[in-house]
Amino acid sequence: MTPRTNARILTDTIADIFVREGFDGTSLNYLANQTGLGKASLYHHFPGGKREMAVAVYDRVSATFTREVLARLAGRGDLELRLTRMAQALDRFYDGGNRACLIDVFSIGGAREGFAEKLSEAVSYWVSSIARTLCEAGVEKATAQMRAEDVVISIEGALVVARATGNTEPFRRIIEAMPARLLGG
Amino acid sequence: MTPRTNARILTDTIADIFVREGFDGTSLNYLANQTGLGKASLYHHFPGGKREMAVAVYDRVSATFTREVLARLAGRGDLELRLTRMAQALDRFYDGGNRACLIDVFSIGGAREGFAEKLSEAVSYWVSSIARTLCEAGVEKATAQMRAEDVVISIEGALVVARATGNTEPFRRIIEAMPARLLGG
DNA sequence: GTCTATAAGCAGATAGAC
DNA sequence: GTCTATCTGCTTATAGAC
Repeated sequence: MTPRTNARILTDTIADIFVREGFDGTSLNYLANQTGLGKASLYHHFPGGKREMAVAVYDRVSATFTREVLARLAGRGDLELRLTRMAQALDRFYDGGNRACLIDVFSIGGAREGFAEKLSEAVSYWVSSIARTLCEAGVEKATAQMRAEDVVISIEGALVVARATGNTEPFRRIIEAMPARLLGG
Repeated sequence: MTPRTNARILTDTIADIFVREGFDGTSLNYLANQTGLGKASLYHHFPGGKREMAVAVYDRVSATFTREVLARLAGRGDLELRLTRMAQALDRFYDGGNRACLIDVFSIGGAREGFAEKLSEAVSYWVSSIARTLCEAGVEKATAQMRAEDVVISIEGALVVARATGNTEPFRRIIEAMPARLLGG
């Protein structure tokens, strides 16, 4: 039993490392040490090597984001409640500002090749998911797009600042202010 | 003549590479190819190797930022004019959104060790430089700090989004809106 | 100040036993 | 599915000639 569960735990462990160390900063030796597996065992799970591991990590993180964060936008309740729930989900997803975003990390160095399109689509999908929700609640299209863009930008920026300073307070402030900003406060 | 100038050109070339490839993604072979020097020649200029090159790059970029961007805040003219000049200087410094920020890049992977403190100070210095300027113009201290933080966050975020999507329009929008945001618009 | 040559070690990746 | 052992090439770094 639970073969898929073990695969998921393995991918999560690898994801943590890619997120902290970046693609180029992550070595197979380190992955082997941290997962408790030998390098050859990692290749059993990911025949394509480091690159395939990164793809598996990206796909898993991306799926989690859609399910845990973006799905809140389409939930029940009025607009403000759904935006607040998305904000709370973002706080959990990024571990209160302590976890980097793969969109940032994988857009640097050797990971770009092969991820460029996926990263671009991820940003667009995130922005347009928010914008669509605002539109459906009556916000004018261009305004909704701009607010959504601003909010995504502020999240990414707050994560950079948190990582550089070790201070997650600005991130939490951004999260808290997010619903009001999207509503045009 | 111009030994220092050549050293600066060399450091600028290396800086471009670190900014694009990250610390871990930058190899000495690549640096040698791009600078037109042999690896041994690079060690002549930077006996401490890759690490010393990164420090030289950071110090140079940091000095340029202080001189070209932050100095605009202390210039002549009323507050709005100085903020607009800072925004224009930021646009140039980040090449209209096409150039990554070292605060972002060096906070990932192997560069963190040895740069953590510098990066933290860089963010603090940037934020407090803006906040001080607002305070001197009569803005309440906590408000000034928050607005400055928000603006720095939005710049970092817009650079991430630009890098991930290849679209620099959000960055330019953030730059343009910056003076009004700081003035409380 | 630049070069060629080279060292020593680590990178990603594979073979084959169990 | 995991392991040990190994391969090849690239990594950082140095020695020493010019």
